[in-house]
Amino acid sequence: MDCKQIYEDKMESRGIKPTAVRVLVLKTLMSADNAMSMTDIENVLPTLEKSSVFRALNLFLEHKLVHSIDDGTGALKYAVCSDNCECTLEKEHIHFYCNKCGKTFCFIGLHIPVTVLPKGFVSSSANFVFKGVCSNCNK
Amino acid sequence: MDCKQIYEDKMESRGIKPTAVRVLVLKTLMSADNAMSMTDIENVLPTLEKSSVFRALNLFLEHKLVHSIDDGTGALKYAVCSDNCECTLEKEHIHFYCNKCGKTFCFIGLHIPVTVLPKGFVSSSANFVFKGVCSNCNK
DNA sequence: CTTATAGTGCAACCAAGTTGCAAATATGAG
DNA sequence: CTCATATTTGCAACTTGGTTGCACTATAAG
Repeated sequence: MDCKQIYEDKMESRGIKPTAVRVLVLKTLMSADNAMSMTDIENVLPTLEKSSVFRALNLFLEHKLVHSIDDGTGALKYAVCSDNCECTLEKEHIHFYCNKCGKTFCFIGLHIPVTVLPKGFVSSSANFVFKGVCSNCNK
Repeated sequence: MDCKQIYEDKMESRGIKPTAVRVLVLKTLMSADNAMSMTDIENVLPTLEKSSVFRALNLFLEHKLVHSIDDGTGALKYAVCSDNCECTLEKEHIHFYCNKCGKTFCFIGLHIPVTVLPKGFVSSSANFVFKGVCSNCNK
C-alpha cells in the first residue's frame, strides 16, 4: 500500500501544510536511495511544473525537511533530513558523488570533521563532497 | 615593474603556450588574495571576451595550473595551484566561502582529512568548503 | 455560500557555462 | 621573407538550472 500518511506526518512535524504537489515531491525524494536534482524529480513526476517542484523544495529547505548538496554537477541535489535534524554544522554530513553513475549519496554517519580554521574565520555550515566511484559501480 | 616573465615561466612549466590572453588571466588570478569566478575576471579585464577567459581557464585546469572550487554560489571559482601541485586528493585543501563579502579563500594548510568511506566507495577528489564569516568581515 | 488566503501552472526571464564559426594571429617549411 | 598551416580569439547563438510575476484554482474560515 501507498500510505501517504507518513509523508503528511513528516511535513506537519516540520510545520508544512501537506499539499498534493508536496506529498509527491517528498515521496519521490524518500523513495530514492540517493540525492535528487530538480530535473531528476521532474523526470519522475512529469505532470508537475518545474516551478512547483522548485517552490516545494525551497519550502522543504526552509523548514529543514530536506538539505541540499552542491556536488559540482551544476545542479543542486536534495535529500531528506533525518528526523529532528536541525542542520547545524555538527549535524551535517559528508556526501559522495559518483563520477560513473552520477549519483550523489549521503554518508549520514560521516560528520563534518571538527576543524581549526585560521584566526578570525567562523564557519556556520559546510558542503563537503568526495568524488570517485561508488560501491555499486565498483562491482 | 610588471614583469610578465614570471607568468610565462609559470605557464611553460606546465606546458602551456603563454599567449596575451592567458598572461592577463593568470596575472589577474595571481594578484588576487581570493579565488575568482569567470565573471570576476571579466570585470577586471573587460576587454577580454567571456569565451576567451573560459578557454584559458579550462586550459589552466587541464594542466593543473589552477584548481576550481564550487562554493555553492552558482559560479565556479578559480585559484592558482602551488608549484608542482598535482591536485591529488592528498594535496587538495579546504576552502572557505564568506557569506558576508562573498569571497572564497584557499586554506592551503588545511588538507582534506583522511576519511574512511563506506565499503566499496573509492574517492579520487574532493570539494570541501566551509561557509561562514571571514576574518576580514569579522572585525 | 462568500470571501480571504495559499498553492499551482505557465511563460518569461536571468546568469553561468558552452559551442560553432570566421577573422586574426602565430608558426614553420621552403 | 613568403606562403601554407595551425592555433587562438572574438562574436553570436544556444543550453541548462534556477527564479519570478501573474493569473487561475483550490482550500479554509467565517
